[in-house]
Amino acid sequence: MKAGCSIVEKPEGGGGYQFPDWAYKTESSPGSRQIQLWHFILELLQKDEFRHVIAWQQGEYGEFVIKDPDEVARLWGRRKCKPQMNYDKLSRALRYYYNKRILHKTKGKRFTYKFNFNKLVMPNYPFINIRSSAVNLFLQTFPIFYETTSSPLSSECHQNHSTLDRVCSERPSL
DNA sequence: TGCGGAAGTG
DNA sequence: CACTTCCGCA
Repeated sequence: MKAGCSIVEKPEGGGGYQFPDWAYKTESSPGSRQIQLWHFILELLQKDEFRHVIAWQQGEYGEFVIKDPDEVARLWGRRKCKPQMNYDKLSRALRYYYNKRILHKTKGKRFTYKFNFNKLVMPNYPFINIRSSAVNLFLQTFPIFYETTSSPLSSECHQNHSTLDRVCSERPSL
């Protein structure tokens, strides 16, 4: 028996939302998709009960510290039904994000990584308009990202629609 | 601690 | 494709 290992996990409903729907699935392949590691990290980061396990680094926007690597690995392993998961393996997965430009390491600071959130939202979800719906909901949920997304993005996308279209339709090999 | 190659999985 | 597993190297 694999207790607590369902195939797809939607955040338990109730009062508040957890995360916009579009963040859980890739544009193609509707319905069920396995959770991505960066979704999971974001999910933990969002919840107060994991404050002592993983948390945002105040000061540097998008930067987070894994305070308890073993626990994060354990939780990740439980979610993916991979009981043998450990921080060594999890961190390898995080390192693959460097080339994908989703994350990078904050050198010198132990267990500290930083989201390249501006490079994350737009290439992955080009249908999102900066000024509307889903992304606004997202930015309300994670005001921390407003800083990182707005500045580098507006410098690229601010000018006119064609620029925006070009930048946002550029879909690197993600 | 952190890195990245290499092979393997579903 | 997004990891997982394993490992030698620094």
